[in-house]
Parts: sequence; structure tokens; C-alpha cells
Amino acid sequence: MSPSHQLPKNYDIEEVERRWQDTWRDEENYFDPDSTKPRFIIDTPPPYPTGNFHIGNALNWFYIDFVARYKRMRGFNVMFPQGWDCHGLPTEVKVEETYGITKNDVPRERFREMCRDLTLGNIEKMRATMRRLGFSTDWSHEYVTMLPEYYKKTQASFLQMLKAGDIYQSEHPVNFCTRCETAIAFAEVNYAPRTTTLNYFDFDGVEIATTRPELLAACVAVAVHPGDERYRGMKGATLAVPIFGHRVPVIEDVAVDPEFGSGAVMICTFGDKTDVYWWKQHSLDLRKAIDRQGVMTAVAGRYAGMSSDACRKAILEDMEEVGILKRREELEQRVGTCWRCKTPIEILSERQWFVRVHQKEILEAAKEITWLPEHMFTRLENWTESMEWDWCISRQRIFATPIPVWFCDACGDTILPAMEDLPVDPTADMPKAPCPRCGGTRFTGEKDVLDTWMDSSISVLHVTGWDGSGRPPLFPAQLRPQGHDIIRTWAFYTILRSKALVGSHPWEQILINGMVLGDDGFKMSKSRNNIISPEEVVGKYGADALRQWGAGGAAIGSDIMFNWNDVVAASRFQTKLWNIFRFVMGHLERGADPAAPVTELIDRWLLVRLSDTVAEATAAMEGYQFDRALKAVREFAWNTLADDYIEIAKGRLYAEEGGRASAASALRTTMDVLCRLLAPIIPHFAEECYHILTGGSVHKEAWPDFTYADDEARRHGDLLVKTVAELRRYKHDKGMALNAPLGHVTIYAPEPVDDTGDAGRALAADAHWRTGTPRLEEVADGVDFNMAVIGPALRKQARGFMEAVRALPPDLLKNPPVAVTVDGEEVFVPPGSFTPKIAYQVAGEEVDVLTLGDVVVTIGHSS
RNA sequence: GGGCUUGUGGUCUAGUCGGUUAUGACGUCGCCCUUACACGGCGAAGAUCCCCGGUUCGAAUCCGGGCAGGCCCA
Repeated sequence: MSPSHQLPKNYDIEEVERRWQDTWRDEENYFDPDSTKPRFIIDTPPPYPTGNFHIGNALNWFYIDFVARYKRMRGFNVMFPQGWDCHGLPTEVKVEETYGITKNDVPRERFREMCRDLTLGNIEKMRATMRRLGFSTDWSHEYVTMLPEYYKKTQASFLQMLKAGDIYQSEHPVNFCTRCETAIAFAEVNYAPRTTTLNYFDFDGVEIATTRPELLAACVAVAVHPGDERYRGMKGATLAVPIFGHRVPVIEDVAVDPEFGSGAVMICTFGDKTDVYWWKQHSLDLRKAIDRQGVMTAVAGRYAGMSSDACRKAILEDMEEVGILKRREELEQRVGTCWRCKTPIEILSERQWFVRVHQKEILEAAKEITWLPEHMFTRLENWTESMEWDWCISRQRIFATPIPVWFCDACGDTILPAMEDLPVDPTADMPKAPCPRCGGTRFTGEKDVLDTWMDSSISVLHVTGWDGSGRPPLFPAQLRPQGHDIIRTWAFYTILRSKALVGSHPWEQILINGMVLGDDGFKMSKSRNNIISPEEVVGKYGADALRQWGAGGAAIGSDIMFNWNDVVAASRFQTKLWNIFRFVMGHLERGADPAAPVTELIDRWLLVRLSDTVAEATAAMEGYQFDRALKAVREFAWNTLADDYIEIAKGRLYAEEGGRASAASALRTTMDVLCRLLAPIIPHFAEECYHILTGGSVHKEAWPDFTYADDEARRHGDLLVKTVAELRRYKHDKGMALNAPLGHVTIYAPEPVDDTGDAGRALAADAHWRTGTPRLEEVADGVDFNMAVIGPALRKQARGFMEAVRALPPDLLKNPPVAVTVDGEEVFVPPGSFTPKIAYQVAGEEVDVLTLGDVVVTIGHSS
């Protein structure tokens, strides 16, 4: 224990946080597989290694770290792993930019290597930020989805689901970039505003408006709204497609907007997403007019071989020539583009791999999970119920987990690798045996790779110890913490995969965090220039202050605005705590017996309030309500301990006579408990204080189970605190300094109170407690009603009752009658329904009188 | 357009079950450098609880309808 005169006057955030981060050992946070403690496994989100751990991640990880630290203190064997979800297009694009190449300029494996190198560098940068934020990560359970140990499990999971019939191949429309020559996910489509031309032309007698005349060859139907009078009776008719001549049906569908263009729309395979919807709904033909390079196919007849742009021009000219083009209008529309190269995306029908979505099973599993907050389940429920198509898991990319299958060149059969041969790259490796069906020995490896969600949706299987088959030994995990933006992706896919691979739900609880908005209230974005990095905040105010913002900024689940004010207030709270701590340490060193009994009134009162705070903080932490926990502790430390208790007990602590030991003992207990309560949220600060106090580490201690019941101390202490506060206010109102002498003060309380002289010392007064009432004139001064009694008891008569009571003469107010008359009716007075307000007047003596409830204070001016 | 969600002093925010005078922080104003802290203390001002209607003795809270914001999706 270092003497307080050595405690620096200022709390040096940077120095203290760095020092503890250097002192703490990673091993202290490792999950212990041999432990007999109950386990608490967290399925940490594996972030995409952009190299930048942003403040939204920070919020998510703060929640995780609060839980991990709290659960360890509650005696759990906690696993807080860290994964990295590496695969995906952003890294491919970054590599191409960095080296000035395109993915096809180098061999596949060389390109993957470049992506892996970039990713490893990014992971290193993000690890540094995470350590600076003070996370108690279990680095022995780190995983990297691009490395063989992990993606062989992705491949194993693919094979298991393929064998179970949950994965199949099928031709299906997908978003396609004809420049990059790959399918892309909806998430990778950017929507950009664009001015285009809406062309009206005669379609076998029906006027059609289209922005994509080049798709005329791909026309498979004409659709109108069923309620559209202009086209009544046309359903079922067939029309001849201009220029091309093939006949297409007229169909009706409510999704057609009668207000747009002529109210009749031509359906092509595929101009946009609604075409896909109609095509599927009405089982229409498929006519592929554009190929993977964006070139017109044979279906386009004499336009075959043209680019789609050239084809559009040529068709419009031909329409003009035959006189069917009626007019052209400018149209503002949002067009889907490839986020990488800005090329407008096409919707092409391609052979793809799909995962079957069993809606009922997924919802059953999702219902087994406790959702926090509860309403977040509704999002998953709505999403699941609205799934129309199965999950397309194949991508035409390079940096991803290869789909582990070959096709026999002779018979076309699908060849699967053995589990023990995983991982495989079917573009480089070959099957070890001839084709089981035809004995063929020539094979073509699948070039498609897997959607990144196929990797990350087995994170929970990985951390619970899955080896590629069966039920993982530690499954299910206890907690999934994640943002509400990825409920429809990561949460959904994980539940789907757990159900398919293990047969049950992946986690016991799911804790959802909100999004972080900029300090202007908008989503953080480069264009708004409102991005705040964790490093920037930590550099100015430290990790603990930012952690407090994360804990207290909003209730879990709600979006939270980044707010410098909150961070500044948080760091001031630490300064305040530091000063409290210095004060306490100073007195503890003056020969106080830490085990001395706590005997004096306000000391016992402090422990009562500390006990309340422990109960409140514990309940809050159990429900992951970090804002409530922090608020309770903060109110206790600042208001109860500093402003109320220390101000009253101070005089006794400085005095040499008896009563010091009781206060010092209460303070020591309080600081010990306070450090533990603060440990999950501000681990550096709590550790610093606890170490000075005890020499040990607070993070190895148990969460406090401190309870202290003393009803008399609660009642009398409340009286004392209230009285001192009221007299300080009195001094303030008189323009006196708070430490100015006050003269004779007599406090008349309902019960005898022994404050061991604290009130007198705190007020610089000659203060005495008495029972009974002073000999003063009492004057009735209104009534206080208790609506919680009156309302339920009297219902409609409540208002009349209150009027009747107000009208009572003063002496009856003090000794209330059994009943009063309301609207000519006798109404019994419910016990406790009101208390008279009494004003005291002074007769003859120069005395000021204060009343606080049933306490009366007289202040004599002559001293 | 759909689903979910939010709307509380100048700003941000608490407010499980309806109950007297609506929580806290920042900011503002006044007084005070009182041997832990001026990054502090004591006090003050400041709210049609988004709007309209309903249920109720009583609504920030429950119900219906608007308006506005956020996230996700079409």
C-alpha cells in the first residue's frame, strides 16, 4: 500500500492505462478447458479485416467486454474469442488497386496470397486498437477464416449439408457485373441516380414504355394491372413482339403500376428485380439475350454480337424506321451498379449453388434463444417469413473458400473429397480415386467459391469446438452479441446452419447493439465528415472514458450518438473518483484499523446505501443493462459518498478522538466494493485504485455480494443527510459561506437520533437533537395528498374527496375525521390518504425555523 | 412501398406495472478557491413529455390516427 502523499494529484489516464495494459497477461483471460466452473462462451462477431476497428465495432466489443469481465467475477469460465472474417470482394479490390493489376493477371493462388498478406497486416492494425481499448479477449481462441484450419471446417459444413440434401445446384437469376464477370450479392450492388430515356412504342397494338429496348428479344410477357380498365379482357391474349416476331402472353399482376408509362409493361429476362418476381410468379419462359460479357446472344437475332449499348441504339433506329417508336421522355431512375467498377449490373440466369431455407425450423430454433431486447426477434421473424428464394452461396471470385467438388468429365457426376483430405482447392487438387460411377479419371474442378457468410455462419460451431462433424463439445454458446443491422444476415445464417448441422439453436441468448451515429445525429460517413475513430477519443480521454460512453450512452439495442460531452463527463467522473480515493487513502494511512467495527450512524448509513447500490448494479448487469449499472454506481459515488457522506463524516475523520476508526472502516469497505463494481466498465481505473488499496488485482476478485441491513441507520441517516442539506441551503440563502459558524441549532426529530456530533461539525454549529416538537405556534398550511392511496380507493370520488379535505378547518386537518362529505355522501377517509402541511411560527424568540416533513429545526442567531 | 423502432428543458438522455412537483448529464445564470477535487461545491432558471382523438378519477406511460427521424429490406 503506497502512502497517499505519493499518490499523484492528477490521475494520468494515458500513463495508468498503458501501464496496466503492459502488466496484464493474455493468459489471465484464457478459457480453461479443464475448469469445473460453469462455462460462459461468447460467439464474438468476427469483423471484416479492413484495418480499421471503427467506433461501431467498439460499442459492440464494449458490451462483450462488460459481460466477459462481469461473468468472470461471477465465477464463470468465460471464453471471449476473437475471429476474423477475411474473405470477400473489398480485399480483392484493394489488392488490385495496390498492385495495379486485375485478378486475372496473376495465377489464382498468387492472387490469394496477395489477399492473405494484405489481410494479415490489417488484422495486426485492428488488434492494436482492440488492446488499447482494454478488451479482455481470449487470444488463445483467435481464428482466421482464410486459414486452412478454419476453412476446412467451412468445406466440411458444405459437404455435410450437400449430403443431407440441404445444398443443391440450380439455374437462377443473379446480380452480375459483366465487366468483372462475376455474380455479386445484393449487398454489393450500389444504387446510383441516373437520367435515362423512357421509350414509348407500339407493341402489337399495345403501347409499352421501356428503358431497356435492347432487351426486346428477351421479352417473355406483357403485364397489366388487373384493375386497369384500358386493358380489360386482354388477359390470356398473345401479342407478337415487334421486330422479333415471337408471341408472348398478356398477364395481370397487382404489382404493375398503372400510373407508370402506359400502364402496360413488358417483362424481359431480366431487366430488373421485378422481372424476376413476375417471371417466377407466372412461370414464364427464359430468353437469355445478354451473356456474361454483356454481349447480345443468338436470341437477339441480327443484333447478336453487339454490345448492349450498340444494340439499344440499333433497335431504337429500327423502331423509328418501321414507325412504331411513338415518343421518348427523360426519366430519373436509380440504377444498380457494381460497387467496384460502377458498371450497371445485369440480372443473368446462371447455374449457382443454393442452401435450402427451411423457414419453420429456423423460427423454431430462433424461439429457443432469449432475445435482448425482445423486439429484435420480430426482425428475424419477419425476415424469415418473407424469404422467397433459397440462399445463393456461390460466387465467381477468387479470395474465398473454394467449393470442394469436382465434376467427372466423362459422366458429369459430382465428385466429393473425403473429410480427411480437407481443405481442397478443386482448381488445383484432383480427386484421389477414379469416378465411382464410370471409372473416369479426368475431372473439372468447381471454379465457384463460397459466399463469405458460409464461413462466418459457423463461427459458433468453431468456438464451441467443432471438428467437422457431430455436435461440438461446448455447444451451444451462451451469448451472441451483435448489431441489429446483421440480424437478417449473420444471425439468420448462423441459426440456419446450426439447425442444419447440429440440429438445434446456436446460443442461449442474443444481445443486440444499436448503430453509432455521428455527433450530428447522422450515420457516420466520409461524405458527411462526421467519422470519429476510437483512437482519436482514446488519445484525448483514454479507453475508460470511451467505455463509459459505451455503457451509459443509451440502453442496449438503441442507436447511440457519439457525443464528446459524454466522454468529457466520463473522464471528469474518473477525476472525481480519483480525488475521493486520494482523500480516503489519506485517512486510511493515519493508523486506522481496517477491521474496526462500523458503529456510528452515518457510517452505517453509508453501508446501507452501498448495499442498495450493489443490489441495483447486480440486477442491471444480470440483464446487460450497462447504462443502469453505471448510473447507479455513479450516483452512489458522486452524490451519496462524496457530497453527502464525506461532507458529514469529514470532521470526525480529521479529529483525533474516537469515531475515526468506524468511518475509516466504512470507507475502506466502500472503496473495495466500489472498485469491484467499476471493474467491468472501467478496468484500468478500477485496477489502479484496487491495487493501491489492497495490492491485488480487482479482475481476479469476485463481484461484490455485499449486503448490509440496518433500518434505523437508514431512517436516521436519511434524516441527518436531509437536515444537513437543508441547513446548507439555509446558509446559502443567507449569503453565508458554508463553513461559517451557525450558532445554536436544535433538530426536533420523531425518534432520538445519535449522530455522534457529525451534524454540528459539518455545519460549524452547536447542534443538538431532540425529540418532540419545539414550543412554537403551529399553523396549518395546506395538505399533501397521496394519490397512490386515494386513486384506487375512491376512484371517481377522488377529486371531490380532495376538495372536501382542503375545505376542512385547520384543527380537523391535524386530527382528521373518520369521514368527510362528498356531494352529500359520507366518504370514509382512507388511512394515509393525506398529511397536513404545518407551518411553525415563532413567538417572541429570535429563532429561524425550518421544517422538513416531520423534522423541525430551530436556529438561534445568538451564539 | 414494407417490417421493426424512436420522438421527453437549448443539446443528449432515464422513465419495467398508468399515481402527487417528470431522471440525469452538458450548456446557461448566481454565490463560494470551505485542509479530496474550481475537471469542484451550493443554488437558480429552463419541458404544450411530436400532433390529434380515445380509454381512465388520473396518461410521458395504454389504444387509434397523423407527422418526423433511424435501421433493414423491396
